Amino acid sequence: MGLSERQRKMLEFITRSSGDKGRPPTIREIGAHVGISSTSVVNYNLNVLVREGLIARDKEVSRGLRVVHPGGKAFAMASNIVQIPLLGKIAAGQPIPVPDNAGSDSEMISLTRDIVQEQEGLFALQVKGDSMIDALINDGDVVVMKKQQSANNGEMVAVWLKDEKETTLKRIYREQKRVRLQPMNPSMKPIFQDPENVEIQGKVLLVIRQLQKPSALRV
Amino acid sequence: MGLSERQRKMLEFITRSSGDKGRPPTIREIGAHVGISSTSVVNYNLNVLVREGLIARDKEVSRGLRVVHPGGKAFAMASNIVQIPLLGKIAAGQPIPVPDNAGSDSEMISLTRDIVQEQEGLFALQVKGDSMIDALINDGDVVVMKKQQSANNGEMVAVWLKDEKETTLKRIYREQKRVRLQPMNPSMKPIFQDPENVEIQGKVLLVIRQLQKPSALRV
DNA sequence: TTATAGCACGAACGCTTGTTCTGTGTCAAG
DNA sequence: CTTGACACAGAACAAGCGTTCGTGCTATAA
Repeated sequence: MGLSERQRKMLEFITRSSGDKGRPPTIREIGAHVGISSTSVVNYNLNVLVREGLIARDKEVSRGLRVVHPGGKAFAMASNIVQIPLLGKIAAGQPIPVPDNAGSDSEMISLTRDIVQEQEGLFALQVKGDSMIDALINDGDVVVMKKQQSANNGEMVAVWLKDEKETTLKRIYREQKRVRLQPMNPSMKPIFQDPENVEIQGKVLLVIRQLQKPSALRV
Repeated sequence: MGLSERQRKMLEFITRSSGDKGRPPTIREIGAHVGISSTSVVNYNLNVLVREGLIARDKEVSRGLRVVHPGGKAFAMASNIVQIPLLGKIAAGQPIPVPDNAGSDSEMISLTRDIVQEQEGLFALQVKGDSMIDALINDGDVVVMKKQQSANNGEMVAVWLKDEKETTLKRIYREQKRVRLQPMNPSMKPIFQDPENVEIQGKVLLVIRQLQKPSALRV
């Protein structure tokens, strides 16, 4: 019953390999990963895993391994993906594109549910320009938002300032007769606005910054 | 553009094989199934499918095929998830925790492959404190990095400054006799270092900021 | 016509990979 | 002490497998 440390490592590697790379590992790949120089030892331990009913093997077939209980992980993950439409660019001088609920053929980004808990009314925008740098958001960053017209104190929201004709991302605090918009960067000072002038567009849930290939955000 | 009858059969077979049997087929298996006797013909048509963006191939690896858009959503996603170990916190005054390759029971975050293209040697760290704010990275942000000791000019890297005993995230530029470390925030000035003093820990691929539940990053 | 590109075939090369065989060391039961 | 199950290492073999090369066919453009 007791799996050795080696065997547990092997099983974990096989599971991960099958999931990530889309194909089971070879005997030698397993050996290299868990630190076994001899293929026969890997083979031996694989047979142990078979006897324990954890994996199945196809004889004389390369990568002839299958995890019997992909059980929780792989499958659970499949249903744990949220697709979010990437509606377009957002810049300081423009209103936020409306998340048209018929949103269909726009680009989508996929995130797992451990990153975004909510699911309804989500949309994403790519920030254009440096205008949101005081919110620690850079040119090219992607912000994931939830559409809503109100917000709790302290939440990060996208607001449209009517007079200024400007979109900005700030933490919002309602005070006596005014609204305080606090930049995320603690070294910067808040601005104060008449409640009539601020129009909440949505709550910011997530900021994603890709540094490698700034334009490779497509699915 | 137009896929030939053969190519459509091949793609369908690859998809089904990856799903049913849990592993992609070999070139000869494909050939046998669609009635091609020559492996080079299969190889040729596989490259067509690659050019069409329908599959991906790993060179010189048996069964090195992956269906990029395997029709059925659930499956596509299941094999399109990358798990990245969240190794711990990172602060300015501490070295980066070493991604021990035996990394097993640490916390994991899941990302889809359209967010992170690479998958080898990845690890994630949660930033503690405001020390990286000049890199537009806030307290609580998660950075996804790829372990490596070198970097190209302009890449965002985590470096350990030996004398200062300090970790910092900057864009790196090698100049004549010195290394320029450029903060991401364009309004901040670069610092210059002796090459001997900088030790590259890894390349930053991704920054994720969760604004809703800063502590709810678990899987 | 020639030239070019797309598609296909067969064969050969060489690395990959599963399998098997021999041998070593440990440990508990007899 | 001997025996045998168990875990492991190393080497060698044979089949599996991706790659490449030379060749031929067809259709379209020059």
